[in-house]
This record gives sequence, C-alpha cells and structure tokens, in this order.
Amino acid sequence: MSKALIIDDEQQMRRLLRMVLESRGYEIYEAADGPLGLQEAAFHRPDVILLDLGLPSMSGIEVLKRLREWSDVPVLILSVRDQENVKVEALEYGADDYVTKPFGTAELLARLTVIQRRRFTRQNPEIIVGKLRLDLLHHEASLNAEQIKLTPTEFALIKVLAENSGRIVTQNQIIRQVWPGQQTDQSEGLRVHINHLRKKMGASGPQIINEPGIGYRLESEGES
Amino acid sequence: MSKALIIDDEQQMRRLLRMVLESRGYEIYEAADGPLGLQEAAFHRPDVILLDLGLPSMSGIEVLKRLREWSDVPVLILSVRDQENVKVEALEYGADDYVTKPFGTAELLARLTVIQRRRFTRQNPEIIVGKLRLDLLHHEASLNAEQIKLTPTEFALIKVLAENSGRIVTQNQIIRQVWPGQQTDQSEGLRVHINHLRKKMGASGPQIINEPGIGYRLESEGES
DNA sequence: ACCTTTCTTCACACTTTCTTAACACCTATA
DNA sequence: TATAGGTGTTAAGAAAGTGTGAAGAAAGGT
Repeated sequence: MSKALIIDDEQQMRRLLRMVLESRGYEIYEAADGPLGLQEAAFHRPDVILLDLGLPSMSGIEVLKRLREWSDVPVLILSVRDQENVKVEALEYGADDYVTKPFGTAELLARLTVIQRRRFTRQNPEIIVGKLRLDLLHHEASLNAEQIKLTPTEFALIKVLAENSGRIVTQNQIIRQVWPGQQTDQSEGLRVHINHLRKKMGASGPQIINEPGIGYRLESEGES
Repeated sequence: MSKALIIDDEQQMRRLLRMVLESRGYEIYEAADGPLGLQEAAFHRPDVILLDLGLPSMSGIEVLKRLREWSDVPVLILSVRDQENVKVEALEYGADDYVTKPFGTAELLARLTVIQRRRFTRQNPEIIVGKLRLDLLHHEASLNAEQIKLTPTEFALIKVLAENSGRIVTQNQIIRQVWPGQQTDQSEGLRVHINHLRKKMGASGPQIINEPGIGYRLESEGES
C-alpha cells in the first residue's frame, strides 16, 4: 500500500484529497504547514507528496527546496491558476508534476500514477540516450557498451540532461538539481563540468549543445 | 502504431469507426458488449478506448468503473444526444472526453489525439497561440511543431505578447516586463527585437501587429 | 598525516546576443 | 507636395555569455 502525504493549509482540501486517495487504497498523512510537512515526510517516508504552493509561514517552494536536499520522493504540486512563474520554479526545483485547482479527481489520480511509476521504474533504472547509457542504481555510465568513469557531480549533471534529452534544460534547472540547497552562484563551475563531460563523451556519443543565455540540451548523436 | 478498442453493440457503428480509425493507422479491436470489452482491454492493452454508453447487459458507466479499477487508459465516450447526466457521470468516473452521435470524423480524431497526448506527456506550463507554442519551463518555442531558436530577450518579448494575445500591449508594458528595473529608454531596441521575431516566425504563424502610437498586438493566424 | 580524487576558482580567448545609431518607409495632415 | 511622428530595416560596436586550461582548495581514503 502506497503512503501519501498531503501538505495543505485548507482543511477542506485535505479532507477532499484524503477521501479520493483513500478510495484508491492510499495510506494518508496530513500536514497543515511547511515545517510540519517536512517533519512528517522525514518520519513516515511517504511514497508520494501532494504539496500546496500557497502555504502560510513557509512557501511551498521553500518546502520543496528543503525536501529535495535529502529526498527524491515524487512531489505533485497543487496550485491555483495564474501562478505560472511559481509553477515553473517548482518544476525547476524538482517537482514532478502539478495540477491546477480546481481539479478533477480522475486527472489527479492519473498524474499520481504516472509520477509514481516513473520513480518506480527508476529503482531498476537506466536512462538511454543514443549510445549513452546511465545506470542510476550503480551510478555507472557507459558509451558504446564501454564504461566511462564519471565523478559524482558529472553524473548528476548528465543525469539531468539525459532525463530531458532533446529539450533545453535551463541553467537554473541544472544548478538547482545538481547542487540542491546551494545559494552561491554555481554557474562558473557548471561550465567546467560541462567541459569535462564533453571531453569524456567525445564526438561519438550524444552531444551537449549550448543554448546561449538559456541553458544546455543533450542531443542524441543521430539527430539533426 | 496505436491500438484502439471499440466497445459498441451496433455493428454498423463499429464498422464505421473501424474504417475511420484504420485510415489513421490505428490497430482496431472490437467488442459488442461490456464484459467482452473488459476482456479485450485486459488482453490487448489498447492505447485508447471508444466506449458507447448505451450498451445492453452492462451499462457503459459500469464498464468504465470496472476498467478504472486497474487501468488508466484514455477513454472516449460515445453518447447520443440528451444524455447529459450520464455524460457527466462518465467524466466523474474517469472518462477523458466524449463525442455526441452523430459525430464528424474530424472531431472524433481530434479528440482522440488530444486525450492520448494528455495522458502521456507531462504537463508543462505553456502558452499556445495558434501554431505557436511556448514552453515556459524549457524556454523553447515551436511553430507548427517545429522548434525555432529564440534568444532570451526574444523569448521574454514573445511571452508578454502571447500572454495577452489578441489584446493590445503598450510599449511601456512590454518594456517594463522584458527589461525589469531598467530606466533607460528601451523603445529603440524594442523595434529591433520585434523585427527579429517577425522574421523568425514568418508568415505562417501568429502575426505581430503594430498599433501606431500605442503598442503591439499578437494575432493568431486564423483571426480577422 | 599523506596521497588521491574531485571540486571550485580564476584568467583569458572566443562566440553570441544586445544596444545604439543611421536611414528608409509609411501614413496622416496641412 | 511637403512635413512630422512613428515604425521597419540594416549594420556595427558594446556587452554578456561561453569554452578551456590550469592551479589552489576541499573531500575522501589509506
């Protein structure tokens, strides 16, 4: 049975979510604000977290940030309409998906299933981009079936790029996921690590393309 | 190739749907009543199900209910006019959309595409104006599903226009949002960036219309 | 404590993007 | 037709962003 943690300050919303999720067999924990939510997350180790962005005392973003320093639990964001910027920020900090209030229960459950399945497949997990293969379980990378040695930072970096292969990943997205809970400007170092990765991957594997002023994009070798 | 399952008791309707969908490259399975439909769904694992609400022996709602106990496959409801209550009920039980008989094939195919895409793609914050699509998370822009490369300033500019598409945005409004905290007169540069955007978007996408003395307006290609 | 590995910082060359400026154009008005 | 205000277009210098090598700092293992 999956455990779900609901972090929302409105009791009515918590009750609704509890009903919907319990009917699907979830075991429910609730928290009315951010600090409590983090506490519950640490204690009960839920399999998925539903996080409201409009919390009192501590913003949802802040909760997510702290959470991501030590946990990879799937997080579904609950937001109201017209918070586009905040939603983008939440996804950059590693939220998995979001639904907009008010939402249909069918949509909510579908998204929950999807993000949980995504994490689950990552327990025996690998990401493949062209000739590059990342073994997330053993933190090993191979190119053309030949193993290449990556440092932890390099691995975290290529992982972010590979998860979004073909799409641009902004520098903020990268930095927030590779160096969680860091406030110093890391964009200096980012360039260096990108440089190292390019050297190790060479010309035969996927290419790390720079989009000036925005970020980077991992492109499978075969594509245009 | 996508697999589609048709659950309908009228043979004539099944034949019609099969023709339409096969011409679109779907692989078709059929079932004449609810129990058979569930069986086929479990066995073939279709990518989408077309479900008639007026079934004998087991109602469409009942089929949907049972289906949703173990599957998240997108379901398109086929209903006749004057079944509003049933349609609402179907949506509450997790149907994705419905069409009313008799329906046009174009509408049917369009809805199928939409609900399938909705299931499998992660929802990113995006703005869509006609053929133009802005992905706010990845800072990507595409026109006719083809990616176009925009610089950061260009992206910020088209974003402001797209958020207010159809409406006039004054030059001051634009400048304040694209160059926040700037006091030097930026209206010189604005014209240049507008020019670049027009070139990159060409004649097929939305048009940037100038309203002399006031500002600009983004107009979706189809409108007057 | 030592050595090794990894990370960060810095300097500088290079590339892309932005801003500025000049001028052509378009439209309304006298 | 002349004039003026606003706009479209182009080009070039300025600014910002990026690639790269190396060296010092930090972390980890022995």
